[in-house]
Amino acid sequence: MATDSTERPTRAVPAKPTLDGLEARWAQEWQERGTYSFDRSVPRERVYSVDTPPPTVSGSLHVGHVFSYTHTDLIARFQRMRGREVFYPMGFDDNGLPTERRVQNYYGVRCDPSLPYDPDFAPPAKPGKDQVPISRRNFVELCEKLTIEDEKGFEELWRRLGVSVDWSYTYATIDARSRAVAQRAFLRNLARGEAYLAEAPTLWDVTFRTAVAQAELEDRERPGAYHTIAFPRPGGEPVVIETTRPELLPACVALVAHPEDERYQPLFGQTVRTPLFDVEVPVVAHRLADPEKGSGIAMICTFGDLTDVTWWRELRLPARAVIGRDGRLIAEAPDAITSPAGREYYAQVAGKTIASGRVAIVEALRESGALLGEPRAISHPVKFYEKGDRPLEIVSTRQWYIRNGGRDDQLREQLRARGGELRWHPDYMRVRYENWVDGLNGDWLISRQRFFGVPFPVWYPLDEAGDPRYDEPIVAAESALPVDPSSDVPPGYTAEQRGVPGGFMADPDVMDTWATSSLTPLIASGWESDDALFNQVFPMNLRPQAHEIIRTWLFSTVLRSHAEFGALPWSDAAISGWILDPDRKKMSKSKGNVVTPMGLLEQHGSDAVRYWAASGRPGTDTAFDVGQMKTGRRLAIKILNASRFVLGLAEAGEADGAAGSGELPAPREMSGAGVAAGGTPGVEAITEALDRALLAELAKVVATATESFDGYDYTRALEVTETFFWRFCDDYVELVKGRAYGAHGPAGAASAQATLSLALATLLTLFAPFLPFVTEEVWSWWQEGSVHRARWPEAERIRAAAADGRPELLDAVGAALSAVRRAKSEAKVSMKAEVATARVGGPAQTVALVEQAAADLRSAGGIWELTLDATDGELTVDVVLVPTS
RNA sequence: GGGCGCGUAGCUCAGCGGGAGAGCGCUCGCCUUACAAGCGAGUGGUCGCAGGUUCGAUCCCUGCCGCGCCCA
Repeated sequence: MATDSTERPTRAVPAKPTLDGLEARWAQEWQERGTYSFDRSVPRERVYSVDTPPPTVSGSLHVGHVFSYTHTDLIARFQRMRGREVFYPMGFDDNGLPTERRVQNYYGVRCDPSLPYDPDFAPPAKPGKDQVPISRRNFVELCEKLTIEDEKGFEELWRRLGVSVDWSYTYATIDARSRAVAQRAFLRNLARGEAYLAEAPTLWDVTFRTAVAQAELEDRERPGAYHTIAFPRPGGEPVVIETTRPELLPACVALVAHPEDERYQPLFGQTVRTPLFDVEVPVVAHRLADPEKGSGIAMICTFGDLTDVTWWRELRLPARAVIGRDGRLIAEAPDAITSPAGREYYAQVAGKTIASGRVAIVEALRESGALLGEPRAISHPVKFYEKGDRPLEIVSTRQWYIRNGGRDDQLREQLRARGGELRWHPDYMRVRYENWVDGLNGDWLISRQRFFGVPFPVWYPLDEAGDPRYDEPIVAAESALPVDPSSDVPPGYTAEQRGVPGGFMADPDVMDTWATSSLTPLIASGWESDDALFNQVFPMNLRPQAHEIIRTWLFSTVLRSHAEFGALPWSDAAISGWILDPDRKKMSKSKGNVVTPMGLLEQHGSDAVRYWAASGRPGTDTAFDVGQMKTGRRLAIKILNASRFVLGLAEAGEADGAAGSGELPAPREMSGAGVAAGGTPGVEAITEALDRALLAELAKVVATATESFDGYDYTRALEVTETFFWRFCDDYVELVKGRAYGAHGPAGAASAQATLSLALATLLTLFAPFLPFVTEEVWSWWQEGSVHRARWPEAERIRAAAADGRPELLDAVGAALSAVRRAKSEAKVSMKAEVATARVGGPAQTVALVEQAAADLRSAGGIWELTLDATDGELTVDVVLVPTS
């Protein structure tokens, strides 16, 4: 265990303890004292490492951050106290489109990757009307500059929340280290044949003008219409198809029906002609044609949707693209359209948007008589880029791919098996992963036609005509990473050869952000840059994350690690749920902004907010509940007050020398570093049956809390601790108060004080992961060092201190005390009111237990005469109050 | 359409084969020297619906209904 042994005077117990100001004070002390610093000298088996999710810095802070990051911190703090050296870095995700757009607007610049780097570039003081074109490297530098500000806001929040990260290991997904890791991993994929460049039909967002991957898709229900169109057939009846995309008619390459569809059997092998454009196309058979859908026969266009792509590929049909990268019908008619009338029709729609092209073609079809009836409105799912607002098109482009099992059943099975090796919390989240792997239908498209991102460390030679040789990419040397191919020159070339015949050109694309985020365990661990660290922390122990990105972040991270190491990147994944509105909806951004996370922490206190967050079990969505925060705050205050009482007794004991002697007190034994307050007697003084019973119960609580935490069930750990704590306060403390003050002599007082002291120290350590501020505050009143570096309590040691103590004693006396209180409550008198006689009856065993604490019960109940009799039936207490005068 | 999860006290949630629980709320009471931002006592539920297995089901099985999510 490390470092935290700074000498600091033990402070006295304050007369009026308060929660106010604890966050600011302790956050600073923890930083100054290096309480959460990772010790690089400990052996790997003692390390617990966390692959922290890097939050998107250009996005807003919201309550969900507080919620899920608290969960991870609970685990980290528990592991640290158990003696693991916790590697808990923070990352920031500033790589990608959101940052790109922010920088453009903020500085008034735009990225032009064809420009060379200008080391002296300074952005305009005020953004001008026209955006200044700058090189990618300059653009990236501005992105880095701006995101630093955003990161400060996050860091401030995390510190105030008490997240126990070691800030010296912070990374950003666009920083040089991350770029180098992303490029290195890509080069390794390329060398092993796992990455490849291919020209293929690609899902394309026409707004952002970039390719997107399967993982970034979502289906949205949109209105559409079935158009019934007749295809003339030479020497036969026309063939009638239905389509929602009549504008793709010029791209039609075939009609398709199911091979067993009897209606169309005679047509297979025949040809028809497209209306308007008069192109001869075959009628083909394929199992994916749905006889139930429309007329059962469909037109295949290259490319209307993913099924078209499958048909095109499997049936070896020609490509006849009409949609361009800008989402408009391309200028030139496909070569297949040869008739003058067909070319004339096409010329009328060339350059139109998809929507207006559709209107024009439908009108032409109607006039020609090929449109049968009128379009029938329907609602159907349409594929969108998750960040886009126009339907995706399919465009044939050259892109980089990483093999992910979508086209390779053996790899798919291996990746599925990796998901089986991972320990999921909760376990059922594994199914999401398996569903995703099973549903993959292609390799992972990782290139994006954007600017702010990690560039591919690749150039292409230009031939004598100045055309790139894509089949002979020039790769960067690993030692040169990170590179920017638009500024850096490939090995064996000079800068003057850029863009000239016989020279080279840079790959213009950047990687998908997930291609970098999928490497966070490697980035954080110092892969290939800090071997000692890497060997100490990788593979990591924990990946905490939300469930909606299992298909993206979790899967892609497993994929990269599988490729590079043939192993999982971590042993455990903890999946947090969402925060729900009171109306059971996912907490929306607008509502999240009404209650800012910092405002929440200021209003309720960090411990209180953490208490609420801890009520959300892994995988379980949790209601935003201010009531829980108030309860948490009350708990924290109660801890302050109860501690003040217990430690006040010790101070009193020290002052008058009534109790205790030289033996070392329990808390010191447990903390391994602390020095307890002066007057507290040691565990050997614990002789009273009630005291031993309390500790026996406490030992059970420690065992349950530890076991729960080991299973990532922090909620239960808190629950059992809290339940015990209230019982400790309400029953035990009240029962022994008189004795602890010395009412029954020094031995009894010493026994009570030693028990109170041991119980308090244990409770503080049990609460420490949840309520780091109040527990540290109280710890500082009487202990050396940080409670967060104290040893997690061991049930066996407490059980040993309990000796022959029996938890049932606490139950029995508690029940008797409760009965006395009930009598007073029903008589509407003060709890201080005295009791003339109290007769306890019940099973002999129970009565015998109560008898062992009879003096404490008399004292706590204000009972003059207590009688105990074994009787039949349940425990009963007959109470006769002293009449009030 | 396929899959997963959830439906338990007014609210938020535990429990998951043999006594239906906690916190908050509500009601009543108590200035008890750690705490009135407190303490004590009490109120409150045919455990979504219908079948089945079992000596016995909130808990296991089947089917519905409702809510949420993931994937098509």
